[in-house]
Amino acid sequence: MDAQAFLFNELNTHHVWEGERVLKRGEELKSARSIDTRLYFIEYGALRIYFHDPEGEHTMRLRYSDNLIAALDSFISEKPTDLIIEALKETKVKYVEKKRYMEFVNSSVERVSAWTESLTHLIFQQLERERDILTQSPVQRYLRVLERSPQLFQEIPHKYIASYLRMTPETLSRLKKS
Amino acid sequence: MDAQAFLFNELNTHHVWEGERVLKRGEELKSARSIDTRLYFIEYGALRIYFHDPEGEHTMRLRYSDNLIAALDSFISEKPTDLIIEALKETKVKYVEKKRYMEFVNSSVERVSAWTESLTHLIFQQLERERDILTQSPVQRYLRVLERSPQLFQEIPHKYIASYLRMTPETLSRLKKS
DNA sequence: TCAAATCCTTGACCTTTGTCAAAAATAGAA
DNA sequence: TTCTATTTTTGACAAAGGTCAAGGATTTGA
Repeated sequence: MDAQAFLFNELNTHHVWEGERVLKRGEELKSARSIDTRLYFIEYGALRIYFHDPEGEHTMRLRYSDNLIAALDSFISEKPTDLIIEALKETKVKYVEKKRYMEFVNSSVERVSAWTESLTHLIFQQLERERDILTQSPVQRYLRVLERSPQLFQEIPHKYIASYLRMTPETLSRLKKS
Repeated sequence: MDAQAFLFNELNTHHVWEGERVLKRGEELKSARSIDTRLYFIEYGALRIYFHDPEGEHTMRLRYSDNLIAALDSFISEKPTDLIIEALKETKVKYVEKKRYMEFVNSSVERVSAWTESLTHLIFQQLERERDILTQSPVQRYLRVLERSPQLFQEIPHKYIASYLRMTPETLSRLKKS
């Protein structure tokens, strides 16, 4: 069992979750300029994290059932940030506040080291993500993510995947043909 | 004093560093397909971390004097990776192996929590980096990094900065005029 | 189940950025 | 300092991907 599974298991067996919420398609779990220091678990549905800039929208994360998600920048800094978390279909999450979560983690050395390992794993994933978007040709970006996360293409409307891959939906559509 | 400064201070006062090395311009500190689990401190000079793919080279990090650097993916996984660390001018580093470093960190609760905080900070920086390269127009990518790290443009040849900003040196040169 | 909304695809066109080549400027080494 | 290698700039051109618009397909929710 890896560190993340261990922590998740602990969160459940010790009833650490503080509440839950059901969102309709298009509803925002976190809006721009808000603080959100919750850690979420997606029971069903799908979410994306994105931000707006002068050029348009940029999708940073796409997550579906049985995964953890957080507005990481706000979770870390505990300040308002412009990331938006939006439901892409009807979605149910349960959540725990950072404060409670950290107290829970710090109450045992096994949990502390599992948390450290999770952070390390997250950094590793971020490096993969950096490579994904550094890759210059749209085809290669598409193929990298298709290989690593084929299920994504089952779960998420492709226009969001296109944004995640920094290309237009038209370009993605043309790639899929070939 | 922040977590990173605290750890750095501890590393020095407790003489944790295991060795040092001077590299000539163009020399590789880490080559492709090698393992490197060292943590480096740059005493003087400048380094870049990059990788090669079918499309060419992609620069992931640029670092100069008084900063820490590591081949993060190899440091974390302890496996061979294709990241290359190369000196951009004569550079002196001192280093400590992960094993010794982790023993050192784990020998005090203050250090463990400083290390956790450093990892968190690193994730935060990675999110900034993700936004830097998601930004679609070359001008905006240039301006974001120029504002956040103006010193970079003093320290590092611009062709590497161009690669870091995922554009050609020609494009960067044209941006600087306007 | 059906209507409406959303999403995906396709084509024509245009803009932006990359490529290549050469000259100018700068930095490095002897 | 001077010579050489490297980097930066500039221009002409090519090509990749974006934009816009419309039609078809799929999904959603009443």
